[in-house]
Amino acid sequence: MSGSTETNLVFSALADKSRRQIVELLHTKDSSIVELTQSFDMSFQAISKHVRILENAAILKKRKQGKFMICSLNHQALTDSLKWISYYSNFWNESFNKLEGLIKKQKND
Amino acid sequence: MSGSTETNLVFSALADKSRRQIVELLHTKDSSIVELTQSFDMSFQAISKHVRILENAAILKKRKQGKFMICSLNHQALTDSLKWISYYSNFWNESFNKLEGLIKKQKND
DNA sequence: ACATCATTAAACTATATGGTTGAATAATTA
DNA sequence: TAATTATTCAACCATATAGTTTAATGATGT
Repeated sequence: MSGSTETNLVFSALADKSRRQIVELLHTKDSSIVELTQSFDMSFQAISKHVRILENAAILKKRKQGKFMICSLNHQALTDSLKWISYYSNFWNESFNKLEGLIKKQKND
Repeated sequence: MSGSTETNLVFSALADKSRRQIVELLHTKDSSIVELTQSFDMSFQAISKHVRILENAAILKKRKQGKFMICSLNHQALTDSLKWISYYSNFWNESFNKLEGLIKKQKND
């Protein structure tokens, strides 16, 4: 229940702030590793390692384009973690309760 | 954007499988640390440390009850991480697209 | 008062992690 | 062909992390 190996990889990958930042960058635009590096105060090789970790968690895919490796997000890899957190954050309960509250309030107006 | 210190604490806390398991246990029932320990093949003190980490991330709260420390979930602490993952997993886009697909299909029937 | 139980604190260990640098490879450009 | 650029790989280092054991603290029950 606390998750498959893949879910574990995703949670571990997202634990690092720099890697979350890479996800954010890729969400706006597919990028090569050099491109990504420009947003960080860190060596190219360090970013390359982070990219590798995200790749192992299937959060991003690389495709070769000439001498570049273009990285792009694989949103689907995040859904298991999303489900886990949704469930244990009681998200739907809370939201439905709020909705119910709104409805009651409306009736009383 | 990649998150405040608190969000960072939550992501880090959730990176560990044992800690996610603690969250799962607490979701079914508030428990003391000894109680939690029974579900693990690990020393009491190790679990105590994990509990501390979850507490620092505000994912759980402790209240003293005699000689026990009863742990209970604070679901709200998870919502920032939930939002982050929801956003970058394209969850809502995907879901609305599926919904749209269903609607179109229905019209054609 | 005393033994027990739940917890915390502290010291320690092994391994994982996040970073570095330097060298090897492969595509691009001059 | 030679120089440059993007990437990967490997060796290395410092620190963080996850676990252990032992000792200290504090409430409970006898």
